[in-house]
Amino acid sequence: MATETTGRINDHVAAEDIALQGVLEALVDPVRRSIVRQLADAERDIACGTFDINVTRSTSAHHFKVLRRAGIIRQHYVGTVKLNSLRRADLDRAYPGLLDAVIDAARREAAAEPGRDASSAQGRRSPAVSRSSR
Amino acid sequence: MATETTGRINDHVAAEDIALQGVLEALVDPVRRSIVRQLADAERDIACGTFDINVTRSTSAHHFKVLRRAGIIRQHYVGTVKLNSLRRADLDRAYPGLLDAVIDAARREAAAEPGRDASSAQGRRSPAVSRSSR
DNA sequence: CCATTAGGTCGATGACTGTCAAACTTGATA
DNA sequence: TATCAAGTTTGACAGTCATCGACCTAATGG
Repeated sequence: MATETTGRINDHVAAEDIALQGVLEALVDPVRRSIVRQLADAERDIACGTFDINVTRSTSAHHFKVLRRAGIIRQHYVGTVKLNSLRRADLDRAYPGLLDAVIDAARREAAAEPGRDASSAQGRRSPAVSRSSR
Repeated sequence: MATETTGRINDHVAAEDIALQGVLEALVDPVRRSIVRQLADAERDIACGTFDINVTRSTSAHHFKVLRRAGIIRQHYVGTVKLNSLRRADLDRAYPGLLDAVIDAARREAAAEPGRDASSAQGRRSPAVSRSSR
């Protein structure tokens, strides 16, 4: 068989359990907001490894877990590749206009900032850049 | 003279300098989100001391400072009283739909949670509740 | 002038979180 | 089977932040 979903389940939250606090906490991080924007612009499932974010794989895994547990993305495996999609309908029903507003804002943010990668947009947050040596 | 604004200036941010990161960071805190909601529901300037939030005056001052520096509220003194208002127009122009979406979500959040004060809504964040004795 | 009222500032503190490296798991492939 | 590729998990670390108490400032009113 070719593109069949394998096992390895994820703890997806039910649509009615999506909490505002969790959604905002997820979207406040620039890296995660960039992931959401790229997902919204693609309108096709994207593998975790092909996002334009400047962090290590372990940090990436952390961000995707936060987004999934907040109810913002849905994930499923195809072979060793994990594909991501936005839970647009669920979010629009729970918090109408919120996702669109943030995505629109993030788009303009990304367009205005010519920073070559997504995570460098807007400075603030993500203090790890200050880790000089070591 | 009666209701005239006194000195004591505040560092209000220019409308074009309102940053998405700052706005989201401000709105991610339940106490601040409650302040914004109460302000949106009142449609009249409210004094800092008359908000329904369960924190000390110093913590309250901190939250109002964050909101002001994010560009979400405008403040001005009248005597010793500091009045607050939402910067609706500025925010709507900078990030259309964002404030409304968050306020709507916060309203339903507050309506669903019968918690007698605002800061107890939604659990998460605000870990200070765990400070038992001392 | 003194008390009161409204609020701000200043550390200190505890909790959370974003980051990384290292070691591990799982499916595909040579 | 051995290897590789894609992600995950764990532990450590450093930075940020909400919170408080204590003290200070400014305007008002007796």
